[in-house]
Amino acid sequence: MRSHVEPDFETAKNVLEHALRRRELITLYCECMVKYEGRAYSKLERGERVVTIKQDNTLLVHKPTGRNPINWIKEGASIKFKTGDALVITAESINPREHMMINISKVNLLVSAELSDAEEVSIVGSEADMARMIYEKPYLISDDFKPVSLEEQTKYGFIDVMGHNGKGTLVIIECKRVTAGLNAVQQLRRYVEKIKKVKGVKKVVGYIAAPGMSKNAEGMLKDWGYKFARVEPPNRNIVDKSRQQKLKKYLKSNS
Amino acid sequence: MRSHVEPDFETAKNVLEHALRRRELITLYCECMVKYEGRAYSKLERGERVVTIKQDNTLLVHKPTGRNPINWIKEGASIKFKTGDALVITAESINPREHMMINISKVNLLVSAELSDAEEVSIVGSEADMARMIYEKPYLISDDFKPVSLEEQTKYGFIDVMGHNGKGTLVIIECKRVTAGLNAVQQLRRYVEKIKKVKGVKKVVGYIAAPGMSKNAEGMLKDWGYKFARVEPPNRNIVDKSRQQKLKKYLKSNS
DNA sequence: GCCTAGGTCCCGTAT
DNA sequence: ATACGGGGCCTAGGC
Repeated sequence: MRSHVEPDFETAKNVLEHALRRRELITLYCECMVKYEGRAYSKLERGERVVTIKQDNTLLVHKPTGRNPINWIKEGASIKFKTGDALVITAESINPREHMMINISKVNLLVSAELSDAEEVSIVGSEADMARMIYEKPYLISDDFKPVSLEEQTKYGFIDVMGHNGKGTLVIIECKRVTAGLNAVQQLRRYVEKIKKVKGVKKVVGYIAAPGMSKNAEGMLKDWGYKFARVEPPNRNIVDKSRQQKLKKYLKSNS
Repeated sequence: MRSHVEPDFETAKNVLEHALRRRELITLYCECMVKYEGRAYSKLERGERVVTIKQDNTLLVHKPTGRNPINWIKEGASIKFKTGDALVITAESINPREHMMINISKVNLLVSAELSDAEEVSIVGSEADMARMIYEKPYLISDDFKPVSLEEQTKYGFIDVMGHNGKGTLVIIECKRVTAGLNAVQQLRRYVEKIKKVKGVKKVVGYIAAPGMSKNAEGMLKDWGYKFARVEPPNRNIVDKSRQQKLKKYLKSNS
């Protein structure tokens, strides 16, 4: 754990190089200007930001607000430091071919440490979980649905749940964990058309399984003769509702 | 600029509350466990991470590697701190309704500062820039293309560039700044079909303008009778190529 | 508020 | 390597 308050450029450069070599996670509070070129070109004029260099050489520039970095280079970049009138960080990557330059006019704080974290996050509530739920509870779609395959890469495309209706008609289901839009219907359409063509059958039943659909998507669904089954993704919004009511009031009174 | 190395929980809580009230940007190097529930449910077991609270109450948990936060709550959350066996941070938001809990067993470092940054990033090379370029240089599509409208929300959909061929036939163009896939073709198809229906015309020329197309997308494009125009987005990949060759060698020799 | 579509999307997975 | 699709996507722009 190293912490340097307002180091001069030369000190900062030495500390940064040392930390980078030891694969430490670096955080820099600084005043900087950023240029990026690669998949696009961008320029960010001077301002105070937080620059992070992660242990895989991911480089992030964060503004004081917002979820996403305003500038970044993905893992595996080649990172270098120079001093002069300013402290300059350059990051370069191939694939995608891109380059970033951070011109730092003032280092307010520089900290670094090696973090140890072997854990992976476990998430419940994905589209895959939803498909699994439907596979196990086919009545969520209809009384006669008999699922056969799950999340399978077929030559017709990647189909969430596939089965039949007990009378020889194929049924395919496209799941969406949120309101289904035009895209979802077109995805379904692509799979249905392809399967019809390849199998040489006339009728295939297509379903969108989702908590809801947009109005236009619903129209398109009807135009193409597909069906909708209202299905909530598993484990969504289990946040206590009464607590949320209180929060709503609290945020209102504090705004 | 405040910096605290290995503060006890009570100190950390006081500093955090003070910093939060003053809308400072907070960075915490710590050992923690994270639970999230809302749009899904997730759990992340104990490990060393960096927790960031931004000046708009965005909350980020970063692992030592990777571009994206492993857990987060978007801006405007209600954030609270508690102490006991651990230092516990809770964040709660409505819309989307979600809740996060960070159980911190060790605080390695706590820093905070108020950042001032009024600048917005300027980016060149977006799809909109590409559409504008085509509008100004219609010969990039074909010799007879006459553009009329640009990036317009029509009742047929949001159409990048629309025009005609000088002989009364409508031409619509869907731009993609990267290799166009199946989705792009289906988007184009949606617009063309809609415009045919609403205008009651038989022929509308549809173009994909992109640096390239995937094989399947190309097949679908032909099936539907649309066309492809190879167009590079403006200001892409201006990174020096010779420098990149050197970098390639360097990264190879260091791996 | 919903809907639509882009993004320097990122990211995993399958071919 | 490319390609395809999900994501707790995020974010901006219309309506």
